[in-house]
Amino acid sequence: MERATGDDIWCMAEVDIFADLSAAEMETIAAAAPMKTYSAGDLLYSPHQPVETLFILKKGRVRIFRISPDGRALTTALITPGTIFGDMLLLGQQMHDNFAEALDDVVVCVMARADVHRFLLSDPRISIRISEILGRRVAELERRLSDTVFKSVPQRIAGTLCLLAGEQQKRPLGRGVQLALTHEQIAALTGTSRETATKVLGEYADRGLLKLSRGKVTILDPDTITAEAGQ
Amino acid sequence: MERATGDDIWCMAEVDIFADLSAAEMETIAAAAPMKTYSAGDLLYSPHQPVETLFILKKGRVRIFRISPDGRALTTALITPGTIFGDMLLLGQQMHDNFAEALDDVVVCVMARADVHRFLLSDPRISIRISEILGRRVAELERRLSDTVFKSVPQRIAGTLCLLAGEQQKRPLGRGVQLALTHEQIAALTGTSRETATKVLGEYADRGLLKLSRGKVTILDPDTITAEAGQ
DNA sequence: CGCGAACTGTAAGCGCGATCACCGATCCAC
DNA sequence: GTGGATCGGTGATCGCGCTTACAGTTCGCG
Repeated sequence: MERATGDDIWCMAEVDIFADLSAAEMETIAAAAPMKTYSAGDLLYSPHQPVETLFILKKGRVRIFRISPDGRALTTALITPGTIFGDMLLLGQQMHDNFAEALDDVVVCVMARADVHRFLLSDPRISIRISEILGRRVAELERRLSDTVFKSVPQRIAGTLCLLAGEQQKRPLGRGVQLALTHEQIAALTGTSRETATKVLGEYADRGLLKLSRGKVTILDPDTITAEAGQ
Repeated sequence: MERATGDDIWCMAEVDIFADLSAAEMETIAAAAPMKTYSAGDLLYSPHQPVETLFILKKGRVRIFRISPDGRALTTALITPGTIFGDMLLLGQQMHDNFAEALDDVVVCVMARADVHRFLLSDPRISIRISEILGRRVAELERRLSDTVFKSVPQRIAGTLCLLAGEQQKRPLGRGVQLALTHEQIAALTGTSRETATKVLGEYADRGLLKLSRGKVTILDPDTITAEAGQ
């Protein structure tokens, strides 16, 4: 029992939106958010199976993506542990065009819509942090939108690699950061085709900026890659 | 004095984020948000002159946009009366890459950062609505991002015209809606060049879907235009 | 260990839309 | 009403990146 409670609080304490809460408060919320696991490749939700719940990612990675009429995919977000996500119809709108897929084996906490309102939105300390998260997401999407309009594919790929590397291992961005992504996933993140992604990555690798291996990209020369992204 | 107070409340009552408040509460907030006017073409803020304030648009239109290194512009949002906007560093992040420009002569209420925290973020009734607004903005940006990746320029232009027409005159979307936009502004909204925007609009006009005149686009056949947008 | 699936690499072709270079039309200010 | 500025229209050129079509490679799994 105490083990279980401890685990739940571990779940909560890692999540920055609960940073202002006391241990007792976290326990109350944790009790309303049971854990659930998914295997790599599983869909957590889709336009056809929408969910009325909020997820808190504990372990693994999740990607949020959309599908074009002709079947191409665009990844709009990569969720990392400690982050909340969900269909967001809890925030008033239905963004049912989104799929959520587990990239790795994944552990999440699940909170029902009613509890989201009771525990999260009614508490100013938490709702202000939700606003912060949404604000960050707005800023990121604005950047990606202008990048897709303004920049070339090589620039976008370089920029995306820098961004992901930077948030993977906080701070300066050293050499040798490994990103566990296939060319296909990079293509879906940058809004290009798998073939061009392969070509561009190959050119960067030839120049010694990257090392490529199956399903992994290692950044060898962060500075040049950053410069390559253009601003 | 009473006139002035009445005007201020008029300002507030039109804004949906204050819908839950009493008249007295609105007055308190209104007192902290003096009015300010700008002429068409004026910049309300820019990356070089950032502001630490929140704007509430009372009258006119404002566009939020970004500039590419080589001078092209991309409009990321068109603000209409009753909507809040701002540099959003009040929400924890700096999205200083944005310009805000008055499209028409504009009247806004301006609220300082400290008052934003005191009056808005600390009140659950308001902060939940701010979350809603940000959530809607996230959904809109996700749609625009996937549209730029998936759709052709003609489809994006058709979609943008439908969207703007729909939110201009709420509900069904009748025929004969007029949009006060130049080809250049439409190009900046859809992430294309002015020349191609002109060509595409001309083709739609030839087919009898639109009527064009200087600085205005009139939608003649909403159904076909909507279909043209693809989904 | 051998098969199939997923991932990676390569190359030719071509179409969309950016870019460049204009000119006419409309509007506004003086 | 005249000059300047903004807006609208049009064509030629050209290159990026999508598409199509394979072939080789690494991995997981039975």
